[in-house]
Amino acid sequence: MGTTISTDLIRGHTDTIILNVLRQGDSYGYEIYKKIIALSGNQYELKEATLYTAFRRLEQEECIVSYWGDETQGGRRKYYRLTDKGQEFYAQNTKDWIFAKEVLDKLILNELNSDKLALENLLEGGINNE
Amino acid sequence: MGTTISTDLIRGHTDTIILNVLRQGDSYGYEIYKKIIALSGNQYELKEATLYTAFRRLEQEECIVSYWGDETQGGRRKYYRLTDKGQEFYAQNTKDWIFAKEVLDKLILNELNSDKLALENLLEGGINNE
DNA sequence: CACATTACTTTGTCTGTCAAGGTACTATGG
DNA sequence: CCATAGTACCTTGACAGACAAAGTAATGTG
Repeated sequence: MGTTISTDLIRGHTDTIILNVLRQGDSYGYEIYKKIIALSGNQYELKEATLYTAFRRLEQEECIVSYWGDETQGGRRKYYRLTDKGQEFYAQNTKDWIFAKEVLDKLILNELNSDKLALENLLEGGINNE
Repeated sequence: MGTTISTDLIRGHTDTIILNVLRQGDSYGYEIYKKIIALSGNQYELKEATLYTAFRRLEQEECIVSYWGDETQGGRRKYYRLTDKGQEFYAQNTKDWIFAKEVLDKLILNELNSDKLALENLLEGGINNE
């Protein structure tokens, strides 16, 4: 392969990724772990240690709250719920990501916004379906 | 503003950014510093300490080589030149960035590739200029 | 009955960024 | 003539996030 997502490229995004999963509804650690792998199309695994570290951080910042599930049988599950503050934090982080993408495209690829480029290519060259 | 590029969002990209500047030709520390600010459209400043740390790292990995300029008057300047290895490293890093962008768009925005989306919108809704 | 899976968690290490501090020279306005 | 800003280089130490490694404990399966 050769093309992977390094630790450094993911850094600073884990909180946002977790909050995004919780926007779909309450969930617990191990399920969130699996959902992230699935969401990425099996391209990325957020390690468990990273995940639980992030839970502590997000709880402390009141972006999420936790409660134990009432599983009578089987192992206990700790559920997490997105708070209003967490929702706001997510919204701001998505804006930051979109902004960072544009700036990094300039700095790495000397590119304008990729959407704009796609548009320009279309308007100049007409629509070619593959 | 509120929308800025945090340390964590840039982490892992500084080497690539520097190598990209050097693709345009040899340059020295302070000039590279200024060029990066300009390239970003004054949206991002790569701090000098970070820059010089990166130079040491990139030299050690043989991605760049350095030599003193022959300024007879004025302060001395240390120039950096991109090596073949550095060029390869840059090429791989851009692939990684493009890949990471796609995966992160899925994980943060639940989105497919933004280019694909732009295309889909166009094909469905027709071309609306602004 | 061993092994995989579910489910939770902590500790210590590593690495990149950058604030803070430093040196030295040049140009400019008061 | 001197203070200040700008050019140009550099190092050290602090900090924070990711994660390997290690652990607990239950359930399911071959």
